[in-house]
Amino acid sequence: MSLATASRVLNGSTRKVAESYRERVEAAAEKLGYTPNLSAQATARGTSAMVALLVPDIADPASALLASGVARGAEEAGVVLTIAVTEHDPEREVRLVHALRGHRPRGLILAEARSGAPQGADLERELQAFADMNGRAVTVGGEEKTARSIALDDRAGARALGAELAGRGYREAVVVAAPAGLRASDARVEGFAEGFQSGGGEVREIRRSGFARDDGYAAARDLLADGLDAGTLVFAVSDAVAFGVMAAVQDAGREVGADIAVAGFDDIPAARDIRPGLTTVRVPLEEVGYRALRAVVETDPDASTPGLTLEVLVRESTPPRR
Amino acid sequence: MSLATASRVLNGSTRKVAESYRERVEAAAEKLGYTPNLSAQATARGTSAMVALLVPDIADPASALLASGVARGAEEAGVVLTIAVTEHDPEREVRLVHALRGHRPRGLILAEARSGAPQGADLERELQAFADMNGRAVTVGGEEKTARSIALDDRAGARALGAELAGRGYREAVVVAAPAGLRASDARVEGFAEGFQSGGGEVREIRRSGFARDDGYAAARDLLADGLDAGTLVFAVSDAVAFGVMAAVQDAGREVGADIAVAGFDDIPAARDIRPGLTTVRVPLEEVGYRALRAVVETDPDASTPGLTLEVLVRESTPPRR
DNA sequence: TTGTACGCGTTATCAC
DNA sequence: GTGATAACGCGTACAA
Repeated sequence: MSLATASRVLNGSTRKVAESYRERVEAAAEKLGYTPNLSAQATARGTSAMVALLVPDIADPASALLASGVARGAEEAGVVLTIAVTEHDPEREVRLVHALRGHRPRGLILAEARSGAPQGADLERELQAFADMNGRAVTVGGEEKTARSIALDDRAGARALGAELAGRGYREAVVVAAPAGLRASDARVEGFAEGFQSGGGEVREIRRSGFARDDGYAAARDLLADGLDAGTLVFAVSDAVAFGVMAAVQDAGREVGADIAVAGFDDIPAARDIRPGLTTVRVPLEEVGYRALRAVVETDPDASTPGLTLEVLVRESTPPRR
Repeated sequence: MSLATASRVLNGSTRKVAESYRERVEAAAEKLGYTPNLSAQATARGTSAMVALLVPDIADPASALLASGVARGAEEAGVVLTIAVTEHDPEREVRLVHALRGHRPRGLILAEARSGAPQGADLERELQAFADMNGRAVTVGGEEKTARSIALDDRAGARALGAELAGRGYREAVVVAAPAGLRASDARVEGFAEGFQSGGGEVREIRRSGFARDDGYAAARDLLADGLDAGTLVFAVSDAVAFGVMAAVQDAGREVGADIAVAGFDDIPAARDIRPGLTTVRVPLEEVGYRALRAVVETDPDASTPGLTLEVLVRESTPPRR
């Protein structure tokens, strides 16, 4: 028979093909361990069954959890997932999007969105080029004009956390944040300040640090060296950083909780295992990743998204104080 | 000018092309935001600049760390990385390898190797088919005939841990392990038993559980319900599971360390942040991932690998006992 | 329903 | 050094 017939049975074309042929083709494919050459398929179709995910650091538990959700969705949708690591570097991010574009992926998921558009011009250009070849970009909480976005109200979550802790008697706080310009971090800093102040507290300082546990450790060490009053609350914009803060506090011979309170953000799995348990805001990262993937493959313009809620989780790292 | 010339400047062919042409081509490419269609490139070349990684669960810190190393190597080698999740399911693993093959990746990295070859026949067939199309497969500690392997002596590491803890006075141990048939888990169980017994200890029981933190929790809960003498050591074959064990012990009102000692394996980053600090064996997972990627792209038959060593890390979860 | 033939974007083999 | 041109493996009008 002809190649065309075989092609039709193997790639689920709308066309119908006689059962006898279909069986023979399938048997042959099975016997030969045949796999369609997806590259050739992609050149012919102009797009490939692939979705690319860009995360700042795959070793970071939050990124890993998000990636996990994306992977689940990808498996379900039958697309392969490629993951690239930006290391929080905007230039690298642009380069990666450019390179990834070469594979003509169906979609692109950007896990780390930036706020403001200063250096975002290059990215925007790449995303536009990507859109021009019918690719769909999705950002997590971003505001790119050329991309869809998974809504995530970090600001409201942080506000609720700030209010809750002010209500528990904390009056002075120090925030350990990522460098300005990142949507999630910025929103968390602002939201926390709003909530904490509304409850009568005061944010003494915003300390900039990196994104990893060790960066949090270093920041807290410096903070402690500069002198930190007992009863102060340290709010780190991510649990990973909060872990470092806790370690630094303990290494300095102070007690986390009664002496220096610590709160984080994300609720990574280890947050409940660490001692004292870390007060934080739960972000449904796995679900966020899954939805991002869905947003990529979904054909509907905008399928209804029930709305993702962030939940404040108070644990032992912030005992009531009065 | 001709397409051929443009192609030559854009893909770093060995051929030389006049400087004037080169400049014009590069300028045009830049202006148009041109990206070579890697799919077409792959069809033409017969292989793509892509490496696929299969991990059991990307949300697991150990897998994430390994993936991180692979990603670093991939970036360095200029290949894109695709990640698929097996969920520890052999059948799914085979399906994934088959599907991934469609992309004609240059290489394939299997993070979770199995011991024994009962159900490994299908996998072996896929790997053989992959090798036939000039793909290179690498397993972490595996023994597939059709794949290279990154050597990792889990057995020796576990033996050292067992000996060390027996030397610290522990006499009775319970092992919480993954289902039999997985190389890493099996090697760790056997090694630990050897070391512990050589030091005068005795392994009372080998309890099978899943791979995640919650599985460890459940296993420990059952173990405690069945009655666990004070002074018993619980060795979990991974830190993730050990975290769950610790939580269960604490939730049962017993103290980790003085009462029930706990040890793990991997030394995931959180192992030093949890309290008490978790005694474990450090596996250089990031480096393992990096090497696996190198082994895929390396042209030399077998570039010298300095040898990866596992190091016993004794922390507070296993205080001296006598 | 099935077969033919062309196109997808790129590389590689030839002549020039 | 450069330019035609035939693959690469597959999708898909279009014709049969």
